[in-house]
Amino acid sequence: MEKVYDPSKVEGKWYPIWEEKGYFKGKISPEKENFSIVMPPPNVTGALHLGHAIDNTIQDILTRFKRMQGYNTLWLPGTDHAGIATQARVEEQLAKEGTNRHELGREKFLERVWDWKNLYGGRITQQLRRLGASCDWSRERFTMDEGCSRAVREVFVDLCEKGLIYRGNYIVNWCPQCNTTISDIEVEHVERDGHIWHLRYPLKDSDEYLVVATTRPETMLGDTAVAVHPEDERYKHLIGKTIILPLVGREIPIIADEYVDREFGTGAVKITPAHDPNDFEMGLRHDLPSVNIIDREGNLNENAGKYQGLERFEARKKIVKDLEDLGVLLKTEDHHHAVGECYRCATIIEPVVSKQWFVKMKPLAEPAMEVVKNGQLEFVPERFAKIYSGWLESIRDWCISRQLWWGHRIPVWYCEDCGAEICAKEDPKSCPKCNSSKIEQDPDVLDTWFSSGLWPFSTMGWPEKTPELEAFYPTSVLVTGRDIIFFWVARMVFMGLEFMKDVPFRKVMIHGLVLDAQGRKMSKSLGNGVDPLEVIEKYGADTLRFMLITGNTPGNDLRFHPERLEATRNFANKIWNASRFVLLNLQDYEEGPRGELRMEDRWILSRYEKTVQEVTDALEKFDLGEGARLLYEFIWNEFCDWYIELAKGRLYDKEHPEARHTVQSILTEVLEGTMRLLHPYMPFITEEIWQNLPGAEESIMIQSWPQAKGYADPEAEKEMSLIMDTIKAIRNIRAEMNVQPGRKAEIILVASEEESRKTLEKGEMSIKNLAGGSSLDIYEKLESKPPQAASAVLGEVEVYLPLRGLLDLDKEIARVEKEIAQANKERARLEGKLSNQGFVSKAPAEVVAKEREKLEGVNARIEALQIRLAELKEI
RNA sequence: GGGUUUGUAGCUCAGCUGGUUAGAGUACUGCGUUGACAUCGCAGGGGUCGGAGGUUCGAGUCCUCUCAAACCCA
Repeated sequence: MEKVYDPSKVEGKWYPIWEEKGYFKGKISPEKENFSIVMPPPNVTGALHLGHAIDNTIQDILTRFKRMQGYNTLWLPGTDHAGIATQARVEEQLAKEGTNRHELGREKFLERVWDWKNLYGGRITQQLRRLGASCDWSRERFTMDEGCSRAVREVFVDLCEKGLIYRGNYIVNWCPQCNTTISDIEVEHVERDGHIWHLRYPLKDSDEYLVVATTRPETMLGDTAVAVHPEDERYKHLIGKTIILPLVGREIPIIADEYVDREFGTGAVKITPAHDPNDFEMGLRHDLPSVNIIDREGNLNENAGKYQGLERFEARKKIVKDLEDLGVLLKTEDHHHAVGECYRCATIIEPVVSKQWFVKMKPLAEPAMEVVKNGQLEFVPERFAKIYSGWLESIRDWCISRQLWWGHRIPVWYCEDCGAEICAKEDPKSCPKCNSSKIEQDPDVLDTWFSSGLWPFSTMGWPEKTPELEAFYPTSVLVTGRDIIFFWVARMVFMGLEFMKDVPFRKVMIHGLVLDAQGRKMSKSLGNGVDPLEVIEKYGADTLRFMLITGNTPGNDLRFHPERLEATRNFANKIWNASRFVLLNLQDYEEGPRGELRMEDRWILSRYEKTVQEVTDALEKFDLGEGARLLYEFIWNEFCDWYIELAKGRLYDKEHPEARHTVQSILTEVLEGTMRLLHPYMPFITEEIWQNLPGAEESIMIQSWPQAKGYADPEAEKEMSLIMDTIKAIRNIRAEMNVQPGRKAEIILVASEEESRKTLEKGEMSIKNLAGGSSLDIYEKLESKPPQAASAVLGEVEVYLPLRGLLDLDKEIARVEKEIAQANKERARLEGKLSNQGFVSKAPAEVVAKEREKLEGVNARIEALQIRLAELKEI
């Protein structure tokens, strides 16, 4: 084994073996319990980023854990066709070739997209392999594959028949850049600096006028009313009157509506039903006409009169200028407000009225809220349930049609002759109503999330009744980032409830985002992204995984600090070297019954068992960071720092081969078990070490999860803590007195209690070895204190190090005084507590007894220290 | 405007249902290289837990208010 662990030599080796051997395959066997996860499908266009890395690491840990626990495990991977993103990629490509999709035509264009998908779509799945993801690639799916497409068709038609899908004129979010509608949640609200313009609208047949305030003056061309609050005294008398719209000359009414915010601007707002969602609603309430003035490219259309053809923001400038010239513009104020942008291209979205397909949300949202209330669906951490429910409570209908070509085409045909709308599972050849063959399919495709919403069951073969669905639906847990609770989680839940009559997953584990070191989101525009593959190259996948899992609390965001990678890599190296030590000492080892166990053996077994239990508990609770922390501490602070050091004495003792054998056996068992516990977190290094262990067969990933074996040993733990404290005290003295590390020293221990004396006697070897002792003497009482000795007091145990010429008396006096001062503080604290009647009478007896015991200890310590101090001063 | 989260050592973070002298990593200081590891070992300094008030025998841990930051929704 190499002295320094090199992940690049190990990680590439194991993954193909695991995959070839079929360890990832989800097997169905009725006698075992099932555990399943469906992977949130990354976009086919995507490259692995840290968000994927953390998400899939969590899933992999859970999957590997459950697999080792003996479950039938299925982790089902796949990719998402990502309508807008993928289409945009191919369009970019076409643009470079000097053409575009319209020139190419729909069919040819789709061929190009499929070509592109086949060429690049596998990239991210290869990258997931680098991460170590143990998902079942034999069941890999794609949202546009045949099965998923069939599920989409089935669901659409079914919802149509139930009246839950309808087509209607409605205000939608239009992205002039992507040239499609986007749903409400795909709009990002970004704070921007803008202005409020105050415009003077003259009243008809009057000298009066009304001042309206607006952030979008250009939309005045489409105004069909001005609204005020019905209770607003300033304007009450104007309600019902008519205004003449400047520039346009249109006569529009002044209406009253509760929605108007009296505080905002002047309290009078212009109403443009065609280009503002709130105005649209108001238009419906008041039966206002809707005048569309902006076209699909974001330019003003024929309804804009002389402004036709101008880009919307150019038009704004021009119109403001003209209004100013007309004296209509009274005032311009600076204003900071949130503007809706397209989540994909950051273009300011344009609300427009158009005919789109919608899913009626009310009837679907209610059961989706219910399952959280009644506990069928649980969020981890719980608080995310609120966010989920809150969103569903105020949900609007979901616009599902997209003006794209890449995606699931809406399965609706229109008959040219009789005007029938045909919604069908199979493509119709002719109109079922009038038999006309002049039918044409709706050109639009469905929102990508429509198909993702079916993912938990479409990937398992629905609408067929498959053994997969039988065994693995509902899935055990969904692991995803908190940014797509609305986009995806909620939609899977209502789709699952509607079509499978059960939740798609029992639990939803939400994790935070990976931020950069300054706490900013990683983004292309900031250029602060970190490529997980580069990290893997440099530090190894195990290190990346472990680092992403530790250092934060479930659900919270994680800042990415490169230094933490180094710390984790050092941990991997520590594991490697501890294993190397064990393996180097196992050359002559043969399995067989152990000899007598010493207290350190019993201690490490006890600590190991505790770790097994705690790590298991943590994983069951989805507290992966806690489990990782426990393993880190056990491996480094207990196994390496103490047990291995304690083991060396017997290991190198040629005189007693049976003692050596016992230690070998303990080292093997603990290392082996610890590697199993660590395997879900660090699959590669643990496999490599496992394969070097005696008796290793197959792979660590199919071994059983460690169980408690009755190693718990409180007595050994108590005894060892005295031994360790004694060693630490001696080391402390040596360091303070500047004793050369190589120099052995005599050690004298005094323990008045027999129990302690016995423990110290048992630990004699350990103390000598680890504290640099040349000799060790243990007394019940010392008649005369050793001269020129440095000392320490631990409870009733006193430690003396006769240092002869090395003792610096002043230093030693100062040291003892410092200890006395500390002990006095502690005594004061304890006395205060115990003299408090409230505490003594109300606190549990155990707690009080414990404090009493502590006080006694401190008192004894102070007494011993004071005697010691007096002695020192006499010298 | 509503909501969520965060504020603990120089930095990054743990601290579960209130009860050890508040922990770790990193950084820092001193010492150390004969056989697991200098990506290491040993020892050490450093915080009273954003602020104020309250509940309690007892609060970093519960409640109220307050300040600051981040995010989500409107």
